[in-house]
Amino acid sequence: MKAHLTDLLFSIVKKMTPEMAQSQIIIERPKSIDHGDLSSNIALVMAKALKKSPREVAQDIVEQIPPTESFSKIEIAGAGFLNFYFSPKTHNEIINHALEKHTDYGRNNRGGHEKIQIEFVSANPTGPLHVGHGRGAAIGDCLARLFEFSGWDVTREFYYNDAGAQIDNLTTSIKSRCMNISPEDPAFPADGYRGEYIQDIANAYLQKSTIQSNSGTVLSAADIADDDAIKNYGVHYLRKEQDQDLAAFKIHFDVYSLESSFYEAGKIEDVITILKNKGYTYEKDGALWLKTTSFGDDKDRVMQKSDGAFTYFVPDIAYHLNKWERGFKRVINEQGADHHSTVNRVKAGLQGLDKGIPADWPEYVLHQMITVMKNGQEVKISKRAGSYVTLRDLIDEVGCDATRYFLVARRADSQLVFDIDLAKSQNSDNPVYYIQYAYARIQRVLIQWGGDFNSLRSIEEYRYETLIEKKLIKKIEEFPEIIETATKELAPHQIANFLKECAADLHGYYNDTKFLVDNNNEKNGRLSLIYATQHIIKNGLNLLGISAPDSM
RNA sequence: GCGCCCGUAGCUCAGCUGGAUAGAGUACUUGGCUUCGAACCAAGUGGUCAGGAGUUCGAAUCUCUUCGGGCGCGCCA
Repeated sequence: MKAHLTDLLFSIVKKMTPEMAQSQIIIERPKSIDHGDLSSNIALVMAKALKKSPREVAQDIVEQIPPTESFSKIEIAGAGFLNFYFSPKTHNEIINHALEKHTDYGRNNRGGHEKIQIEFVSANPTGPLHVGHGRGAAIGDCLARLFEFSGWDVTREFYYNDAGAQIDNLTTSIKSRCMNISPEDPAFPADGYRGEYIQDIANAYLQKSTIQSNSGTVLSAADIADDDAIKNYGVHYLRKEQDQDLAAFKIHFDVYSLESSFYEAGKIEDVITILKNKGYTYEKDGALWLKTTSFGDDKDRVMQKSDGAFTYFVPDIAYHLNKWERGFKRVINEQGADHHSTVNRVKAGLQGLDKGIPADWPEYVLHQMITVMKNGQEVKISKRAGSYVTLRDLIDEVGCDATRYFLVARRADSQLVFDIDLAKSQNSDNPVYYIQYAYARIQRVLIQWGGDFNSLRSIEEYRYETLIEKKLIKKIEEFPEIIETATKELAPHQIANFLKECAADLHGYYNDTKFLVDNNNEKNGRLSLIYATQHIIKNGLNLLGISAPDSM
């Protein structure tokens, strides 16, 4: 409908000012239904060039619009806006289109089956997942769902940093606990992890418990002297914990990539060799440096430490080269904003490899930090200090659906306050229940009606004339575009906001109008409208990974 | 000090590729169930869109600047 109107206006505008481009025709959806279903500011834009008042230009345009069945009214308003109102015929078409598409309503094929990889969570196997990881999980998974719905071939991927200094810290921490050295003890590693979960791992290790995870079975050696055995055991223990938490959050990954695998395959050395050959490295102070300043960084960075070990971003470069070689022309990395310094380094490294990788590849979605409030106080999250709000705690306390909603309903680049007491106490007052209730209410009405849902069609004999009906139809018409925009802008929170508005309109309609009336035309018209509304709520909730129960 | 993000109602947040009286939830004040589930609805109170300057027909939105908050600036990840 919007595209149709764009073409229509362009054909007229072009005659008046030939230099206008189609891209300058902007059709908006007015915030208020009082301003129509669609509107254009084109007259205001053209007024200056034509040396006429915007309202005069608007009048000229309106006079040239051929008779159309799509709009019942076209008016000039305000400073010179053109407002278009859908006709009854258009109302029918919108509703019937949504009913026909059903679970596919809103789906598009922008992606054309192209491959896209979305990497998210990627928590180090050094502790349980916390709220911050939960935010990344919710955002990343919703992005993946949006891209799938937009015709992309999506790979969800999790990258484990299972090598390097942090893992060594984990190992020494477990080892110390095995030897009954508590975190308060001066002998405990200074950079060690102090959470109680370390003791759990140590106990399991000493008791020779085996771990069964996605990646296989790991037997405990129960040998305190064997660092490699402790490391292997600890990493697998925590990976299993994380896998369970993610499963409880209804998130799955297609591919798990291990940092250690790039070491084992010699990929780190390969990257170093290429960068050396391309002349982007130099030695200083006994270390090997990468000239990241050649690619916009403010200082060069160490790649290989004086002790011979590589810094963290070198495996990252190898990993991203691997992504590129696997054929992903589009890659999105969802991470916490505390990692944003890695973005430049990885991109600099990729450019230095000179493999034809575009400078803006990969794309990043960085979510800001979460402040957790409990009992009116801020809870400081520190893995090493052992103070925690785990993702599992949240899921257990407020439920998977509500947790997902809270974590995805905000823009990624704004900090969010997660008030645990509020989320817990809200039970019946939670936005997610508000939306689910709208869905369930429709379901109850349809069941009570008892007809064949799939036979419902909007018919010409019933005209949607009330304000609330027009608002709902406008929402239905808008839904596919909301999905396109949220996908394009990598902004899943827009879906959450949209759903809340839909639910509000539906509840308003429900309270205002009785659906199961004697008049068949009225009944049919109203039921088709709420059934179509149910489709967009269901499809929208699916995109957020939130359930749509028939009754609550 | 430098870089990135943010600052909108008492609180939590939308709106930001410039548009029409700045929205929602919550809190507070009222009213609505013998009628499809009241986990709902309707009405009201509440704003110098952090401050200032600029760009223009028009700025919460773009530019500059000041102030305030978060994150980063490691041979940690």
